[in-house]
Amino acid sequence: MSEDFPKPIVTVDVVVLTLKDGVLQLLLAQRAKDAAIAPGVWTLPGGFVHVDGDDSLEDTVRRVFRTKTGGEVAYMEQLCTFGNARRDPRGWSLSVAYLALLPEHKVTGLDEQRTRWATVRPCPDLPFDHRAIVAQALARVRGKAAYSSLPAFLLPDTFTLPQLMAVYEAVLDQQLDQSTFRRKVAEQGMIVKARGAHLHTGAGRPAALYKLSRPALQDFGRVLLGTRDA
Amino acid sequence: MSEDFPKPIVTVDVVVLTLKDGVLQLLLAQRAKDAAIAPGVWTLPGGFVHVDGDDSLEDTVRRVFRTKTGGEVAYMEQLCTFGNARRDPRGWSLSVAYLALLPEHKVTGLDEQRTRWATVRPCPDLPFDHRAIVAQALARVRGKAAYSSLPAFLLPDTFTLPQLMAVYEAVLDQQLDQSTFRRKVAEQGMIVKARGAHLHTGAGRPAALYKLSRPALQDFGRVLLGTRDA
DNA sequence: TTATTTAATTGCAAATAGCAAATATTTGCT
DNA sequence: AGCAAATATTTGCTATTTGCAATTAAATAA
Repeated sequence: MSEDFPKPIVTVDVVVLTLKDGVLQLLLAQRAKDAAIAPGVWTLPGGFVHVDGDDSLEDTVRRVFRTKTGGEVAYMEQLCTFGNARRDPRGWSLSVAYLALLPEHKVTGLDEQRTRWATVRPCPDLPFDHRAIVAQALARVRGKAAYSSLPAFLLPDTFTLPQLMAVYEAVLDQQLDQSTFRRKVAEQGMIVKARGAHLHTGAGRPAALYKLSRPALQDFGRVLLGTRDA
Repeated sequence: MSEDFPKPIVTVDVVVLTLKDGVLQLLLAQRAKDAAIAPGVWTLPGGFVHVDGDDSLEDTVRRVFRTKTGGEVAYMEQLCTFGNARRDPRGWSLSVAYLALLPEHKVTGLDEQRTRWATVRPCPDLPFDHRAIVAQALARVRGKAAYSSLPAFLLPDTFTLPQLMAVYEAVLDQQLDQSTFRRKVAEQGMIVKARGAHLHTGAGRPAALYKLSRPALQDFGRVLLGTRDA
């Protein structure tokens, strides 16, 4: 079997989400003015796999992210792969899409000229199949929010229960019931009290500080939260 | 930006599952005796993306599947993509893994010499990262079984409720409670009565025939089935 | 006819979820 | 200091859902 088959173009695209002003936002990057296609257009941050430099796809993602933002993500997972003959005018192209989460306070050193944040609901117009990728990312995040600790990766290492509930609500795009939320979060052993004082936010009783009981994603068998009808 | 980057090798690998003898089984294909690497070894069916012939990744999967088995799958979804510099001695390689389901009675025209079925629990030894791919496939199938109609794609178009419950049990590797199962399946409107006589299996009351209420995968918000402890 | 086998339904106790109200602990105002 | 307002946290109750076992239904086999 010959190894001289013509090969597809291989890239990664990253859906970077953060919580800004209480809503989910999406990182966009502006393509180079002299790019072969879509010059100057705002798209998902992405780039070619460098066979000679990147050890793995995750390496490519980290390099792309570092190049655009100078930082590291808090959480990353693979989303899906789009590959066909039509998505890129340069020829058969394949893109592996990743989802990355990042708490807002860790966003530093953004190149203000070449990157910007956009809301995900509604999602801005994006070229190629990037809207479909964002839709996949939202579906994934929403799905996992129902039975895992995923939304917590949009918060600082320590956080309060009202903050935690607010991220879940932002991600699920749905009101939750507080007493049920607390009950279930406690049942699952998702969080533990953090050392340090309670958080004074201004008025009202200060909230206790918590942190994740495990640093990695926790999957719970059952649905974490019920809806609130009223 | 030059398009003359060296590019990774791009392949697809397919985890084809069916229900044989009441348990989940996995299709293996034997590599060519004169293959550059791992000649004659049993692996997941797979192959290169043909830039000149395949319109999309799904096309590649269908072609690979047709080549090995002569048939079509009942259900197919993308699993995940493995890509790094180490998984293939020929160089940086990327494989998009797919999951495919097929009811046993639709398995026809297998090349007996070059393909065979193997149980998934335990999973046979497989080269490359194929065991990891199978593990992903099992996790996916099991996860989706809890809240979708996915296991039904391992059955004929019409089936009985005891048959349906048996596939769910085989996929989940867990006993279910029949009254809860029936209640929830009915609640979700997953199935409707099929035309035709009841199914006589020999002894006992004959079971009514049903079919999926929709031909595509149905996702339910809630967990479809509780465990049975006793 | 009657025992046996498998399918399908029913009834009920225990667990869980959703809702509303009460209680706790702070800040800001007078 | 004392009280209102704001936010956090807990508690109690009802309705729903779940898990389990028992019952009923419809066939075959002897």
